[in-house]
Amino acid sequence: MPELPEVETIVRDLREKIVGYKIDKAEVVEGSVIKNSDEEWFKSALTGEKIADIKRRGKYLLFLLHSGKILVVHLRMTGQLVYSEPSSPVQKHLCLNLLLSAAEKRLELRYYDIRKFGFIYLLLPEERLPGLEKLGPEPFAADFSSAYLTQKLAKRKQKIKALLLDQTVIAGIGNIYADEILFRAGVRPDRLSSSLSSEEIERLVYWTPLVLGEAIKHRGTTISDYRDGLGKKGEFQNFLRVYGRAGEECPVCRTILLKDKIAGRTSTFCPQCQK
DNA sequence: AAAACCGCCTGTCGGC
DNA sequence: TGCCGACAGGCGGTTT
Repeated sequence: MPELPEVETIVRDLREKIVGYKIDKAEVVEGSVIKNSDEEWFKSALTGEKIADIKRRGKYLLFLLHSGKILVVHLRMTGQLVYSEPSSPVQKHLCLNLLLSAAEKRLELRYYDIRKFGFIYLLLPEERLPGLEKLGPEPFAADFSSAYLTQKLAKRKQKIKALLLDQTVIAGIGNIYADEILFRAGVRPDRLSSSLSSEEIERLVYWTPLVLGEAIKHRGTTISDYRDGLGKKGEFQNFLRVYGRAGEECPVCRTILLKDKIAGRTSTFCPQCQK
């Protein structure tokens, strides 16, 4: 499932391939993924636009268009955005296909989504999207600091894992990286956030960008559906310490890793290394 | 205000 | 072998 490292990988892949290209045609196959606008308006408003840049905010992809409009894509669980040669056959579950061109070169940007949980918005230049506006700091930014996290965690009555997954606290973390970050920081996922010591909070602030950065370096985690901007799998699944490894030995102390439902999500942790 | 819960979807897997 | 329920998990919306 695409979290920050997976979305960042896709953004980097696509930025290299399609910035500067013009949208000749938008083919909507599954209209339900287009959220804020009529399908016909969506198609005509995109036609003729040029892609000026591609950015990421949390788990959102932002396609900045020359007119100032922004095409916002969230992949949720099973969304895929794949750069394709026009001659390559489309796969199952195609929802949207953007036909692009620059000079003589033609290519296609295809949005696939098995479960159709993902969504797409086309925002006008001054238009805002609530989910995007409410996002907390980026894990790599200076405003994600011990001081910030301390004041955020203190006044909440939830387990630390729930807060790491809360996009208004910190943007971009999902279930896989929440488990990995908590393991590296040595904090049990079921600890109440207000019970963390300043040292434990500092360890979270330290390990969060480190774990996410390592995952970006390995082009993301493919458990089942995730693919990068070129349709290829990531490699970070080979480096996961705890996620999906319940019943196996802890890579550090060899204690058997435990599985529990925390904050509504399956969570794996080491009862020895994580306090 | 914050926390808890539900609905959205399809593919896969384990149990009988 | 085949069917069926459980599960995967992010976010918006609703309820508590």
